Amino acid sequence: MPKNIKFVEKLWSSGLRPTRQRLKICELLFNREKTFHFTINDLASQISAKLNEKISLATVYNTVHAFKRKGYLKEISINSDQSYFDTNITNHHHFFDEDTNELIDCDDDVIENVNIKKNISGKKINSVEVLIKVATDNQNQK
Amino acid sequence: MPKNIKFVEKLWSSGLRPTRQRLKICELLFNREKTFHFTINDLASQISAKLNEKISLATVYNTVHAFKRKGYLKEISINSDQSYFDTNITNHHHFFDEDTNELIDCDDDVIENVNIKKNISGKKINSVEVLIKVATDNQNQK
DNA sequence: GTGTGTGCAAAAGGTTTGCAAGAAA
DNA sequence: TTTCTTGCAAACCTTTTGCACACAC
Repeated sequence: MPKNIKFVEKLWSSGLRPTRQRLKICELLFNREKTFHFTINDLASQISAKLNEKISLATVYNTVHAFKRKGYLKEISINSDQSYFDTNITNHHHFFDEDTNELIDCDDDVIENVNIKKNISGKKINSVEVLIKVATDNQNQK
Repeated sequence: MPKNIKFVEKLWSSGLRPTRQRLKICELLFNREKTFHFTINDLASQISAKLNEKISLATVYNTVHAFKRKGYLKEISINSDQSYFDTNITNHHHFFDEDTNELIDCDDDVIENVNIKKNISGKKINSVEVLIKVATDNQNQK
């Protein structure tokens, strides 16, 4: 399985043992053309749907957090009852569709660079995230 | 108690009965010079600390959600285990101090208007929120 | 063999809900 | 008296934890 070799190396290089579960999750997350936005629940559903095996929820949580810590995933700031993750780890912003609870990447031509002209003294800026909440147009009440 | 009259009217005008609990929470939230950022927990703590009475947690949740629905409070998008609310309902952005888990309003001179040049077709933009995560400068690991 | 990872079930923590009692109109 | 609100406890849901077993090295 040649495609897995790159994942073995990826995990290996970051000090994570390439276990069966982690490799499966890698395939699901990183064998994609498009960015993948997901909640743990989404991911667990896809695991049971696409993979013919089950991975314990605790392991899914462990793996996602390990991947986040290693910088392979980004957690998105949304006020929601669950956490959203993104396989696109570059600096970018999001639309959030309030009708479907779906995250959508902003292309570069949507927002100009957000320029922070002042910072809080003694602090360092770790990230700047823009979230654009949208919903269908034909209902005027928010 | 003259200061309460404005809250009675405020509630009244939005179809909420001015109950003792709601008025107390109004005082706590809206009798301030500065914006107040809080979690439900913060609010409940302040209720038991500053008021000599207790209000049931369920009522605090009810009230905060009612106030949010009426537009008296704004919920801030942060990925956190709890929800953050803001008494400043104007369009504005935030710093989030990752050391203290504190929200801080951005003044107008921090960010220029964020210009959204493209939108998703058929959707209406409900809000644009910028979140700037900061932390102390002297620790280089995130 | 040693240390790390997995899986299960239980626990935790924030939030919501059902319902009976109470307060406002 | 009718309707809305409160308060409590239980339920709910996501996330975390403890621990025994299994796997990677």
